[in-house]
Amino acid sequence: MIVEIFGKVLRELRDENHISQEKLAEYCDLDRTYISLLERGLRQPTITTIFKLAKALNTTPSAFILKVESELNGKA
Amino acid sequence: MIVEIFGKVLRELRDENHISQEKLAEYCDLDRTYISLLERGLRQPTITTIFKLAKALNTTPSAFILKVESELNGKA
DNA sequence: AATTAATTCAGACTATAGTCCGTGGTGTCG
DNA sequence: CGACACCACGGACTATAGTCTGAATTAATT
Repeated sequence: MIVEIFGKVLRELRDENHISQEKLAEYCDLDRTYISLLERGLRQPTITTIFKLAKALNTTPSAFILKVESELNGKA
Repeated sequence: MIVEIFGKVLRELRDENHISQEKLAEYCDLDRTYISLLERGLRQPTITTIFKLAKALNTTPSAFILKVESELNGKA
């Protein structure tokens, strides 16, 4: 569940920043296919990956996680 | 760096809750030795592990992460 | 319709998250 | 001292995070 919600939030944030998976991967120093896996909820990130993603998406890790939390509690 | 700070915050939160590593492991359904590894900065948790730990420590994942963020920025 | 950008998917791989067994060390208390 | 609670630490293991290459798919764009 958490992993699917995380993927959804990730995609939303990426869309807001108007960048492709490939660009995001480049900014985070992650693999392009891995971003795809994350967005589809097929992988769960570690804490350092969360920090990398947040930075590249112009937000903070805690704000990022808060969105996931909120959606999990139906308070989207 | 992130992983060491995370471990430090984890230990602080556990101390505040006055529970042993073993009890925390039990509450989170994680291994006792793994809690030890986390606190010593030898493992980095995935997002679901962060959520489990936060719940067991009577806090929220975002609040947990915010503490890590703050310490990273020297705003401890 | 053809080209191009963006994403998905497959497979094989390396690195590491997380488990499970035990042992040894330290402090506390009866 | 002996018993007990707590933690560090080792080693070997299984599950999965994250990489890499390439091909198939979809979506805009012209």
